[in-house]
Amino acid sequence: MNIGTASDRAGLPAKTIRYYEDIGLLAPQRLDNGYRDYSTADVHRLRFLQRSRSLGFSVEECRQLLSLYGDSGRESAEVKAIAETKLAEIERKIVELKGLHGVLSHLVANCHGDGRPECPILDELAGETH
Amino acid sequence: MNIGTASDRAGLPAKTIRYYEDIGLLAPQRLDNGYRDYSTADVHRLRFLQRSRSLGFSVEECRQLLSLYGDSGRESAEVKAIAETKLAEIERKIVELKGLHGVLSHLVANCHGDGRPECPILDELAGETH
DNA sequence: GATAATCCTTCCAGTCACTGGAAGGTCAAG
DNA sequence: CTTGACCTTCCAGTGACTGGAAGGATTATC
Repeated sequence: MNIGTASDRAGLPAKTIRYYEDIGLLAPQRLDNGYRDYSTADVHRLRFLQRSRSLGFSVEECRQLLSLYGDSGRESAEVKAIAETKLAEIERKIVELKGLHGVLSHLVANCHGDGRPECPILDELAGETH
Repeated sequence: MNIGTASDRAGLPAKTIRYYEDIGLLAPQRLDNGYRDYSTADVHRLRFLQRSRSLGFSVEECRQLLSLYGDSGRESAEVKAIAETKLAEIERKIVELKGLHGVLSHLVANCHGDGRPECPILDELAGETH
């Protein structure tokens, strides 16, 4: 199947699929006319990539997961460890964002936001208060 | 003051400060020997940048905020609007991350993580279940 | 059969916000 | 007077794509 069809099936832009090939994540067959020819197994790999990327795994992590995916002798402990590390990162990011949210919402609440120049948001950013 | 001192005072790497100059965020004086010479006002601007960047504003947003910062005729409504937009983005990101967290923690909980190859995490990523 | 629209190819450049490193000039201490 | 820390510029790389140009292949329409 052509890249356009594979793109539709995998939910990834053709550009991204070619990029994944560039960096060695998959290598479809080629037809006589030079077109890439994706098998259903290729599409599975692409869907795998789409899902794991959207779950926040980096491309390098996806590469590891993908190699485990195709390895019937794999140990699930490896996969679980990668997922647990990623889970901890997500938790950390949520905490950070909540902190940002607290500071910013405080500032927004205290800014009258009218035509006057006084603005506690800028004061805070400048470090003039506290 | 030299860039090293400004770096310490602003809490930004010297590399980053030079980069900010490259993209036109500030332009310190130069000494006869070619060294950059930062005033305390420059350091204030740098601290402003450090704080607003760490609060999740993009460099372009920081540029806007910085121009309002130095503008005594500014209207705080502009600043408040930028901050509110950013606040909404942060909220959206938190929701997304919580969703990711839910999916991943479910998968981790269901993966026995021993030496056997069975692994619901990979099954999920492959789209084999559900 | 000609033509137009769509799809495919490769390659180069740009994004964002830095970061690393090389090559070389300047300055303060011992 | 040399060592080492600091400064300069410039070039290249990061991550994960994305945009676009130039050109070949295929498909649909007239």
